[in-house]
Amino acid sequence: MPSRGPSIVAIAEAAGVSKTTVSSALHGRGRVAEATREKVLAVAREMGYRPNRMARSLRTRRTGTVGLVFSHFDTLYFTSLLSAVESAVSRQGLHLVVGASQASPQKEQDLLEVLLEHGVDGLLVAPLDQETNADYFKALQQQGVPLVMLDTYLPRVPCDAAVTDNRRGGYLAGRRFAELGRRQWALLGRGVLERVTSFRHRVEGYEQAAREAGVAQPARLSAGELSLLPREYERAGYRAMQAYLESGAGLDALFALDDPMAQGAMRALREAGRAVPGEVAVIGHDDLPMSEFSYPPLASIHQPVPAMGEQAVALLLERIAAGGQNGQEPRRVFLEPSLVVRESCAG
Amino acid sequence: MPSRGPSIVAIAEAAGVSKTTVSSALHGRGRVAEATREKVLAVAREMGYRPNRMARSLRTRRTGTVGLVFSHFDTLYFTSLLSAVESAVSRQGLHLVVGASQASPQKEQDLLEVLLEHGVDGLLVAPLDQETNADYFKALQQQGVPLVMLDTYLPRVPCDAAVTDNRRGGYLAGRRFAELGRRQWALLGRGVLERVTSFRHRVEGYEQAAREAGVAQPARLSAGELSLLPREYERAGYRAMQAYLESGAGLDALFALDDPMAQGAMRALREAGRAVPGEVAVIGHDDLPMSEFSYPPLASIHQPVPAMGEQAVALLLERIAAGGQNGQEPRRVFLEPSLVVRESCAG
DNA sequence: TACCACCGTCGGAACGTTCCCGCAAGGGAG
DNA sequence: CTCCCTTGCGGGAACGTTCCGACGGTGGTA
Repeated sequence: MPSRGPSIVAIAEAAGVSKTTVSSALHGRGRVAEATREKVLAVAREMGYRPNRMARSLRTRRTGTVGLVFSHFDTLYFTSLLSAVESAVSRQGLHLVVGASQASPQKEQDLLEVLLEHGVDGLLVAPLDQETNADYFKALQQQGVPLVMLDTYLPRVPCDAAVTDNRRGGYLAGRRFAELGRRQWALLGRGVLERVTSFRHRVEGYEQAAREAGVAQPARLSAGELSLLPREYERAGYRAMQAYLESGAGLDALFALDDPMAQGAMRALREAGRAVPGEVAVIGHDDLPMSEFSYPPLASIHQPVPAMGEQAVALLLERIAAGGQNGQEPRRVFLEPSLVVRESCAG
Repeated sequence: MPSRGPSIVAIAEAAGVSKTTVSSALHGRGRVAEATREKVLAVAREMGYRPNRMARSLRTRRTGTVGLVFSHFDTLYFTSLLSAVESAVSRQGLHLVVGASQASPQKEQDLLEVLLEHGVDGLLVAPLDQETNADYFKALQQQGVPLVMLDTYLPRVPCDAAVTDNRRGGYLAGRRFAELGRRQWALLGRGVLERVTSFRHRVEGYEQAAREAGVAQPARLSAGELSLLPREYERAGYRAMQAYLESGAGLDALFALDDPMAQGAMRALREAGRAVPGEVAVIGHDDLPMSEFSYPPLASIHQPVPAMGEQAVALLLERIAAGGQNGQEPRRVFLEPSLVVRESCAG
């Protein structure tokens, strides 16, 4: 066992006071004479005292940690969300315990369960798809576990959530294509889009714009499974576009559900000699930093990621403060996306 | 307070046994009759028993968690490293507590300290620069804290580390330029490269290759501070290259210390009408997924990130198993990088 | 029958905190 | 002088585990 440092009673003995007094002195709680407090602080510093948060948590039932579960961490979108959450959480003096579900519902559940065992004060999760673990999430809520979803949510589960207004995002992309007078729209995404709320909404918004513009419903290009490894997104977009072009089908506008897929698709278009945006206008999603510097610079639907992290944490903190009273109505915060126009959809 | 679930003694009462027996039954430790074990398990499941790891840790002095500290999480390189570490760690049934130091040495130290308070069994850290917290790291080692560095290390601190052989990486880039017959090499990086061991080594390897090739030492383009926000890397590379070109200085080969900066630089070259690789060959670093799909596809020094995560975790586990005996020699694992040749450095 | 090994089970201390309560000393008001 | 309030401090229980040592019972062996 790692030889532990001094405990609070060791400090107490060394300072000639009781452990109660040490505890009060260290936290500024209770009443303790200025002289003794300084003495205690000095002794603690000298002895290299490091409080034991487990013991503390055992008593107080608070760990000062928040659990975060994503499917993966190796995509720039999730990672900037992680970053936003981390910074919001650390501003509150809390810490983050993370886990990746690898797109497995079972692993997602196991992970949440073990985080709870670790005593996290609350849970932040970007759920996988809208059915699989719905009952489990409901059960957690029933147990009074503070739980907030971000990035996407489950309509069936009345749970707080901070998400982008994805319908709006899809709609913005479509409206741009309409402005450009494009008539043959396409959509590029992974997996069964209907299974993930945010994807479904983007599609709905996009199709709504198509209806309003009076053009045919967009063709769907599939870039593989939902569980595709993030490192493969570019390649998947590339292949999907290649296949589509080889099939002889046409398009003059492409909305990709994330930027990496859009980049892959743009490469396929380039290789096939289709000019972007001349022949095909392209809009991606998430507005990753690289998109501004690709060739051509990729237009993209921007998500206010820092705000999303901020909001999710704020919602969670309120739930935590409410102490598991699941009486409140579930609150869903919808953040406003925006279209960042760049050369790939220039007029 | 969140209404806690049943404790081990609640289960014990419900099952008509003692808490000791429940504990043994749940862990398969000690001797317990098959019948009682099943009974206990059934009751526990029925009552929704969730073990309290804090209480457990308090006794056993093991939390089953590992602390990970990076400067940022919003870069694809660190994030894939995070992903590798997470998967290695979770394969061992451990969990990850993470923190971002925001490139502040003080915050790095505070973070490590608080992770220790949380009782992490060991610490994984990609240190910021090689001086600032060196004494602190040494102190941690003295205290017997299992500590492993990854991505980069501190030469002064005799600590286990899993890093890429960065000299080799820089050398590979240079050798490629030599093969192409380029004579005016340049180097693009952030901050004072000498302050970060991995950067310094890359530079050394690159310069070594220059000497061997008999060309002048590479010009240095600076893309801002070490603490630059990751989202700004592309832009910083873009600006640095613009400034260099405007100054009238020449180059026919560029080695950038990361891919985003390289992409930014390539855009500046494109806008200035310099052909890549015709007039300027470009090699980046880290081989991010996007690099294969950029225009032109970016050659890059590939780091075996999954192996690095794996090795770092393996080293840490050994330290943990050794139980704070800091007798062992520090072990440094150097992983082999490779040059992924793509169009940006084609012959 | 006496002894012993072993099996299954249990009580209780310990891990390091927090926090409720109680106690002594001092000082001001009546 | 008495009473009471305030201030400063300490004792001890509790949080939910693990694990050591002990104990009764059963069956085998001499």
